[in-house]
Amino acid sequence: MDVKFRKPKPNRIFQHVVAEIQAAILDGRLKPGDQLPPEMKLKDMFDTSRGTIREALRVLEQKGLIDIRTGVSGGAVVRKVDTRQITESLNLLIQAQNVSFDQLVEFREAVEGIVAGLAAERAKPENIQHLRELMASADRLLKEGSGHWRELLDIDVKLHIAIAEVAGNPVFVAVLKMVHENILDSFEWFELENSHVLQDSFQDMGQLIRAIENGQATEAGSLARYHVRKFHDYLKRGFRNEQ
Amino acid sequence: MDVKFRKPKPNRIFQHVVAEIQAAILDGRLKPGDQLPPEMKLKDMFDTSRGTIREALRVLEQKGLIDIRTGVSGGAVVRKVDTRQITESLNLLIQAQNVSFDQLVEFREAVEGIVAGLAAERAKPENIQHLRELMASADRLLKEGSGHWRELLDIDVKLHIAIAEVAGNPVFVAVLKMVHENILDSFEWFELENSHVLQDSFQDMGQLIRAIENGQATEAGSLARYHVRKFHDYLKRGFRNEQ
DNA sequence: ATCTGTCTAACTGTTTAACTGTTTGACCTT
DNA sequence: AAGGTCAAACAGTTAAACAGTTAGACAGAT
Repeated sequence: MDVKFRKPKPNRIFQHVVAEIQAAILDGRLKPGDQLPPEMKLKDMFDTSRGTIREALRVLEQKGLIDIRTGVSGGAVVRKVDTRQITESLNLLIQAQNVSFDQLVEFREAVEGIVAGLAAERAKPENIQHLRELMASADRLLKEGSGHWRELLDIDVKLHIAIAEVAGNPVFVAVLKMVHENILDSFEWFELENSHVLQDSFQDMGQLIRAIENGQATEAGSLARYHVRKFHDYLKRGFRNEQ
Repeated sequence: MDVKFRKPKPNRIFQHVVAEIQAAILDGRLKPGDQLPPEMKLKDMFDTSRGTIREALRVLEQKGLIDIRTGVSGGAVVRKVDTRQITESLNLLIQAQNVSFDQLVEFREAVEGIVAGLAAERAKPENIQHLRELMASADRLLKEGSGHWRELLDIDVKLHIAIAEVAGNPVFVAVLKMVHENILDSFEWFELENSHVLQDSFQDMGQLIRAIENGQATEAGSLARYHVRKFHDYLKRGFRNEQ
């Protein structure tokens, strides 16, 4: 017998509302920035209750398809689909699976190596310009001393993500954002104060950006991996350890 | 002035309910299979309205953290977090055309290359045994002709995931599942019938497994990348094209 | 003319109570 | 033991009301 029986479909009106609105967004009828009608209007359009509409909007919001605002001119606005949901759902998966820090670092090292190589192949002058601007910010803060470790950390992350964006593949960007969020959340970073590690780290980044600028893909990959490994060795040993 | 002002926090009770339940799941207080209290109980526990609880449950469901059932013994049950949400998130990006198929393949190629290299470094005899068993299944089906393309596709994916599991890093496993599930969903595969492509593909896999078994990390990485690229070239040109 | 303060209105966020639909399991019959 | 019926425990939906948020209009002060 070759007949397949299908699981009965769930009988939930709000899912139908989700599907309709999602389809309108994905097939281009609704574009980023477009405002959906207010809840009370949607309830009439779908001939359902306001509560059901609200539930559907919650799901669409969690899918990253809309933003919801309160107040005048409020309501649901269509969002440009971006990598945020991948990063969030990967984060949940990583947290639920108790992925070890070493495993995360291994993944990071591999991916940053690839991304740096691609960035070296694809960088345009305006990309390099942006990277240099971030580096210049970091240099200014470094000159003021390591009291600015919090901002310097932010810039470090911004640099890594910017390099991933130069590589031009959103999937790499999404996974690296996940990695960085997990790493940032995993440590108390105050020990960076009074430590040479950030100086050291930005020196590495400087070399990496030069390699990218010079189109040296293999060199950039190596430098990126070296940088990641070194930084995480510091994390393990503590920032105060001097050679 | 060194004072930083923070963006006001959204004032939504349901998000607080989401956060509390999510935290209980992620820190292990709630385990897969555990039943949450009924809505009416949760409303008392959180001292909020039933509607607000429902909205929170919608969000948790969309995050893949719970399943909700109707009827006696119904209610929200904690789910084992799996790759379903990351797959869906990536799928939305693809449908919104913010990730191209080429970008997905580029990501896949890079990651499969890394994973194959790690697997070659880490394979144990029982791992190789498992890979060989999957290959033996494929060989049997190949001998029966290409009418079994559906099962053969499944085995191909299983092989790739098994190699990732030999590499032993759950992050790589997760992202590869995400990729494979989207690739599987992106095509009508029936053209594989009457095509040599699967035979060809499993021949590549055989070589890859040998390289892994022999601990040849660089070779395994190259073979994996070559295999991915070749397969996707077939996808682009159509499976019937003969050289 | 520009800025500040106040108020209104347009929306979302939440609450409550009621009804409807789904499903499991207890119990009875064959 | 198997099948049917029914009740109860739940989720799904609805409607109406009130509370909170926010943009913009308007008036007054500088």
